Order: sequence, then structure tokens, then C-alpha cells
Amino acid sequence: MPSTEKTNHNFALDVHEVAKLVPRGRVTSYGAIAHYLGKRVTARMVGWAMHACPPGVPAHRVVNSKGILSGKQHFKTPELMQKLLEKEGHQIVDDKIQRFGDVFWNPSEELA
DNA sequence: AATCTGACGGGCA
DNA sequence: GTGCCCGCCAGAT
Repeated sequence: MPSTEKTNHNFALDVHEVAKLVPRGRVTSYGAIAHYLGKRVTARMVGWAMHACPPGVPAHRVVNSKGILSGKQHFKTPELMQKLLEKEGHQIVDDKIQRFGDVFWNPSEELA
């Protein structure tokens, strides 16, 4: 249960927690996680949090609002992110997840 | 101490 | 549809 109260400079932990809940074969966005955690947490903060994501967090399942693999450069190798996603059944064309609307997982609803 | 940057996103021109 | 601006806050310079 992530805290949505006042100043949490620990939201990174919440971000990681939510990221781990993303089902295999589904993806979510930085903004969706941010919205779920609360108003003070913005997509940028989520991005920052992912920067320090511990092992076990499926960071490849988190993309930007357009379904683009904006963070692939931060993986061990840029191809890794796409490869993992394709392995989970996603189609990716030009760094963009196809059928994004269908595989999108919204924590605010699915996890509400 | 001050400033810039960033795995982003929404709003407006 | 494209592009610029602003906000949010923690690191890095």
C-alpha cells in the first residue's frame, strides 16, 4: 500500500513496488504510476525512481504515455528492453509498442 | 549556494 | 498533427 500522504521522499520505493505488480504481457506508463501514487509524484519522479530500480523490477514494462521505449538507453544494452517485451508477446515497431491501448495496465483502475 | 538536467505528461499555440 | 512551456523534486555539476 503506497503512501499518498504529504512529503514522501521515499516514493521511489512505492514506484518500484507498483512496477513489480505489472502483469507479464502488460505494460504501464510513468504517468500512470505517478497518478496512482498521488499528485505530488509526477512522471518525472517515476523516471528518476526507475533510474535506481533494484533487480526484480520489470522496468521494461514501464514506457512513456505514447507506448515508446523511452528508457531503453538505460538498460544494459538498448536492445534488451525491446527484446524482453517481445518475449512477453508484444509487437514493437520503431521503439513503439503496438496495441498499446490493449496491453496498457493502469494501476489506478486495475489495482484501485 | 545556484543552476541545469532528467527513463515524463498535459495543456495550449 | 507538431512543438513549446511549465511543473514536479532529487542528483549532479
